[in-house]
Amino acid sequence: MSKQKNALLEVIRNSEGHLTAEELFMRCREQQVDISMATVYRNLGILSMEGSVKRIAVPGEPDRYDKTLSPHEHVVCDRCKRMADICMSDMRQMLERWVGSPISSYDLCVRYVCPSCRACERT
Amino acid sequence: MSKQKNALLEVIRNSEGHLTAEELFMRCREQQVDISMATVYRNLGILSMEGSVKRIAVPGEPDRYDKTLSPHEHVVCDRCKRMADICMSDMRQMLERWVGSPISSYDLCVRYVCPSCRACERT
DNA sequence: CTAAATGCAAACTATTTGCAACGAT
DNA sequence: ATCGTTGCAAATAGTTTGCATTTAG
Repeated sequence: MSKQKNALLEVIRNSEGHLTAEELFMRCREQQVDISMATVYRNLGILSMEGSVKRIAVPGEPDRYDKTLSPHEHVVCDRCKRMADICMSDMRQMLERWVGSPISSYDLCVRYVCPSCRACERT
Repeated sequence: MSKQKNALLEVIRNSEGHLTAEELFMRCREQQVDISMATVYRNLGILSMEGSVKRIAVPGEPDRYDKTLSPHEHVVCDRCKRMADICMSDMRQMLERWVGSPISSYDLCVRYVCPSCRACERT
């Protein structure tokens, strides 16, 4: 495993999760790791194919990369765009029951206004 | 309402739903409607903002546009990429209960192998 | 010495936008 | 004559890829 690929994985593992390729790139640089965007994307592709990290698609926004591999869902704040985890334990089961056949995966992204933005908003 | 915008809306309404901008463009052309991609996108933006059609985001694929305005979810086949509707009546309620605050929207996209592709697949 | 991994720049996909020309009132 | 709408082409955002070069075993 190359220095760059390893650095990337470590940055993801030591992060709060949910970082974009761009953010990961910058964090690697901050840690004096010599890396280019091409390598970031290339390795993110490999890492998520291997199953070492999880790619999260957010409609209308760049993909994010998550250290948490266990099945879980996400909420994104309409205002600050911050993402948080939620865990709806039996979502998959429920979807399969509804669809009526085995499912291979699902993306669920819930949009709301997070508590802290809601607090600021009250005028 | 311009000829182009109206044609676009009609094509969507007369379709099975779930068409991409590109597909809509081609269907308009087939009907001898003089239209450009810029106008397709421009009007799709307007129509979905007005609430006349619904924009569906599919991770890793172009957006699709739906004539069905009532809340519902989608399944996409891993093989043939065809999209179908499912209706999980109390999904929104359930999500709000889970998140613990009002939600503004959600995107749910379930991936599976559709019955007809499953049939072909058995060797 | 060889194979794997990198950086750069160009390509690509989906979509948006500036602007001049067009068309309907 | 005016204002909304168009088509074109260029711009944008995010991501991927070809290729020559570098790196590690």
